[in-house]
Amino acid sequence: MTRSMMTAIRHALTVTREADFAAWYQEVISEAEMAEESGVRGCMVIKPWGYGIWERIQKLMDARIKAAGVDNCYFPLFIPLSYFAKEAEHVDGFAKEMAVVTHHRLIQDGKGGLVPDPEAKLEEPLIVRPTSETVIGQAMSRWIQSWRDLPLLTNQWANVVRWEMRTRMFLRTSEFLWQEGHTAHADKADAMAETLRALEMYRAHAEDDLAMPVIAGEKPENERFPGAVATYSIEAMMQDGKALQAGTSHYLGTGFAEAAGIRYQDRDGQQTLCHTTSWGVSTRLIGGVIMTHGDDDGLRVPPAIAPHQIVILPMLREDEGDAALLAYCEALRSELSAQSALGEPVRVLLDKRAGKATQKRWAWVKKGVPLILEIGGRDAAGGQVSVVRRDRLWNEGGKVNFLAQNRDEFVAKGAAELEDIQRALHFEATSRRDAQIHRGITDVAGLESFFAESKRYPGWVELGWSRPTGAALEQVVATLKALKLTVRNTPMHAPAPGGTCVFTGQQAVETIYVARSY
RNA sequence: CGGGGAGUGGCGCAGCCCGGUAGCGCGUCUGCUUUGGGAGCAGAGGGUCGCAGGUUCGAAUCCUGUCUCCCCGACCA
Repeated sequence: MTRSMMTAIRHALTVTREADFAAWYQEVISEAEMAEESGVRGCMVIKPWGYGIWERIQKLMDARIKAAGVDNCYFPLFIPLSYFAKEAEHVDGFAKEMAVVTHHRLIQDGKGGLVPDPEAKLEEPLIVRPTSETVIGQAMSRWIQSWRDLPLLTNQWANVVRWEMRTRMFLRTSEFLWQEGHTAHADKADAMAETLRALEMYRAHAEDDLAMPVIAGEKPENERFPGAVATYSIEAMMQDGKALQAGTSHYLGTGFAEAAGIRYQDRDGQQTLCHTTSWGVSTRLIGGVIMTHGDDDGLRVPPAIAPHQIVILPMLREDEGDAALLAYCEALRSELSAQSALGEPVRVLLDKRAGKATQKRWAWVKKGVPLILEIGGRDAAGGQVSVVRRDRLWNEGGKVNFLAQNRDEFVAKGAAELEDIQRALHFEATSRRDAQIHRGITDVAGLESFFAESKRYPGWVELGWSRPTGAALEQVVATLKALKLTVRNTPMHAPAPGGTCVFTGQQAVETIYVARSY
């Protein structure tokens, strides 16, 4: 019964998540008009709907950053090679994926083209920032002299470039947009507190703003940021069961401070190295939102980050009735905009572009607007609105689930409905994730057989391990790699698991999540 | 960076093997009909066949190079 109803539905996309998750992901981005190819390897054009979501993420994240007392700055795109070369592990981590500027002028090549002018070679090459620890460290070394200057809390919103071998829209692009927080502290305790504050900020943003459940925890040693003493992440589970690292926060110790000379005179008059941190989230979050909330009809945007939360579609008929209908819709838009949802004015678009309302409707469905209102002449005359919730698009009969409601009643409860959608998306994603976390595997053979089974979307495995380091960890990483698995993180505040380590047989001291990942 | 696949109107594709005026579906535009839900009929517009060389009387088609995208791998905050 259910099956026949399901197959009767004509979805807005041509590829389902079940049929081909990677193709589905790309179709969502294309059909929701979020981004497109640019012609430059690994770089994308972010279109208004995709960028609008990013602007929402920026706005909400920026408020959280500022609330923590962190000030925004801007540092240069170009970093002198010599700055970058100072921190050895950092160099090892990034050298292979660097864009380098070597010339400052072009000349005619005599064949109608242009080439870099050999006469205009830069004395010192500039790298295009892959991250800004080094250049911000240089500034910090100038800005910090005394213990009174600490902590120094900065952030910048910027683009960065990493020459990735393999790219995927939003998830891994050669150029991406992000924020990078950089802080300097008097001691380790203060720096660690900041590192964990940022982690908690990211967890709250993901859960509350993106409705994307995450597990916050510490990365294993082999997954640390190049040059970091400790790296923490938030990890989200996508609908195909893979893990997505959705944000990171690093305690950098004194290594970067040493490289850049970030020192302060302490209360005893001694020159002392600062302890620094860095933390970031990027446009990758948008990929996470797609793979967390998207369905076979396109994206579903959580109301908190939806550029438009409600779209009103007048069923224009190009006759004398249109004026009255538009007036009705405009009044509706105005009243809804005066409401407040999720702590902000409700964002309402009256889409009165020419075109059939039904076609425009499917465009908004694919974009994932939380509430779509289609208003016809009869609604206007009867004081009604026809509303469909994007998260409940289909009714049991396989039809679009429009619900006629009294206009004034809808105005009164529209904001609450948006908040309910935000909750519903979070609940749905959390339930799905929890159902796909598997426990009870006690040895490597069990792990192998679990992932060897032809499960389409195996999800994550929660294990206890002995937190091996060095060569022992390398052994574990190799074992996991053979299964295409990685250790995601050790969740914060998790009790000691008890039992023995799946890999070493020693006492298990930590809980970890093991998964395939993006 | 290695292996595989692909690039032809806005989108999806055929044509290529076997060189001879660039086609189809959807969408777009116009008109008529229809009108509470992804409309019908008729007509029209729209393409440097990724790019650059080469072979040829003639290249979407054959050859060489190159760029970009997708999948797998390696790599990867």
